Amino acid sequence: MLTLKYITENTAEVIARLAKKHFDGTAIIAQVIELDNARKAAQVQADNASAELNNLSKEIGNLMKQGKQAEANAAKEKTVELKEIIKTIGDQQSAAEQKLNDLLVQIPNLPHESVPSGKHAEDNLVERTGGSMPTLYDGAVPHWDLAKKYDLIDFELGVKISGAGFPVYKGKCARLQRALINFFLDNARESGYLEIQPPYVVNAASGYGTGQLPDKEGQMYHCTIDDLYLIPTAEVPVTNIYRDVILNESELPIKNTAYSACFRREAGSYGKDVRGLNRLHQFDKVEIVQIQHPDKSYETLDQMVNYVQTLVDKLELPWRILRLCGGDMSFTSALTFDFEVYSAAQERWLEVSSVSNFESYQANRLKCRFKSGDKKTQLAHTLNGSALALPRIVAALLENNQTPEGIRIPKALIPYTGFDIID
RNA sequence: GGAGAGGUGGCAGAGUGGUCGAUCGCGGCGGUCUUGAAAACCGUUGUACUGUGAGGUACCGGGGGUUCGAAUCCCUCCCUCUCCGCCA
Repeated sequence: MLTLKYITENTAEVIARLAKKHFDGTAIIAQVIELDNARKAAQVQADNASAELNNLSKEIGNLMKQGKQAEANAAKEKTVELKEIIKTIGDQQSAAEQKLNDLLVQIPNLPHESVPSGKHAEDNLVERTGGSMPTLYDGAVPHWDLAKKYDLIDFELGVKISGAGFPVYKGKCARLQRALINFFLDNARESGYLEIQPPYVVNAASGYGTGQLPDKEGQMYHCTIDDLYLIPTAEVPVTNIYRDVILNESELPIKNTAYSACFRREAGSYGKDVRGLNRLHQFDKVEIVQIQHPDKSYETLDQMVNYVQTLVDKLELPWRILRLCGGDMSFTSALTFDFEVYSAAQERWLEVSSVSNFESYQANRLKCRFKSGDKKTQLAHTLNGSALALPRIVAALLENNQTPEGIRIPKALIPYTGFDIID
């Protein structure tokens, strides 16, 4: 969430910038400021009363020691009123704090100045493109047909075992996925990321820390019996490693990578978007996470985008990078670049990565801070990105590389798959 | 699942109802010494809110209670660890 300090000190600017996300902050921010003032006033009162009570208590202690029982009793009577004030004003203060927090989590992050205005996906800016468009042979088909033809993915079997959106991968496709995971992790490691194996279920505090809770509760599978959530991305457990942590400035940047299965309920999805591998309830992904000094986070964002670009290049996929417009960005992001690859038989661009700088928005919730020698502790910036999400990569690889003889594996992957064609 | 132990500052570990935000040690930071380092010695070292400031307030797992006063007593919830059982 945004810091209260920033909102109160830059009110007009905050409202103006939120407008780019099509969020009208006028009313809510007025309320925030009002509550903040009420909170401060209450605290001053309650603190003064507490200070007085503390002094009185010490006095009573001394009087009792000296055997001045009568004076001590007189002083005790004075405490009654003070305790009353502390209780009622204190309650007012915590009520204001609670409401304040409830409001703050409803305010989205401020978009970076470079974010294009716009409401929908069509308003995103194409930043750059690369790779070459494949020319498919006559009779080329979408990946769901290839999946049948080569017995690679059994969607119906997944329905039987679990439900729609839980495909069963078989044979060379299962091996291809395993190869991709290793390929992505090895690349990340070579790029300086520390590999992490995180838990796949998290508690509510972690979900809150990265912003899935409370607003996106419906997106996660919830194991109510233990009150744990299946992770929708490795970002959640990995970023939460740094919850309530004060790092030393010299430790920055933190660079972590993790493979995980990801679980998403995707309530409300339908139609061509969910066909085949395009949208699943369970999928594999390798995530990269960085925690960086505020002065360097945009430089880092560029590096992460460039890194992801090397992956799609090595996989020989046609790609484009989108700078998301204000209306299409996530609630918590300040600047997001999406990667899309072209899946030639579907004739569609598929999103395979989203790389974002959250600035201090997540860090404020997480209480992830750093401190440098003499300077004060301050909030760090957090960034993350997919590098990469598997299913749509697999879809594009299958579709783009199909030939009458079989499906060709890109050169960079062959050492990982151990085969060069699916036939 | 059964039984027991315990949750205190970065770590380790004391703590009698009052002068305890909390002993001591380690680590960290600064300094003396040294060509440099180590060692030794000296000093310093939690977080947040609040106040123009001196300062004030809160926090010893969470919440509640007793008391003039709670890290310390009571209730309750959560969590962790150990042993036994089961098990990849």
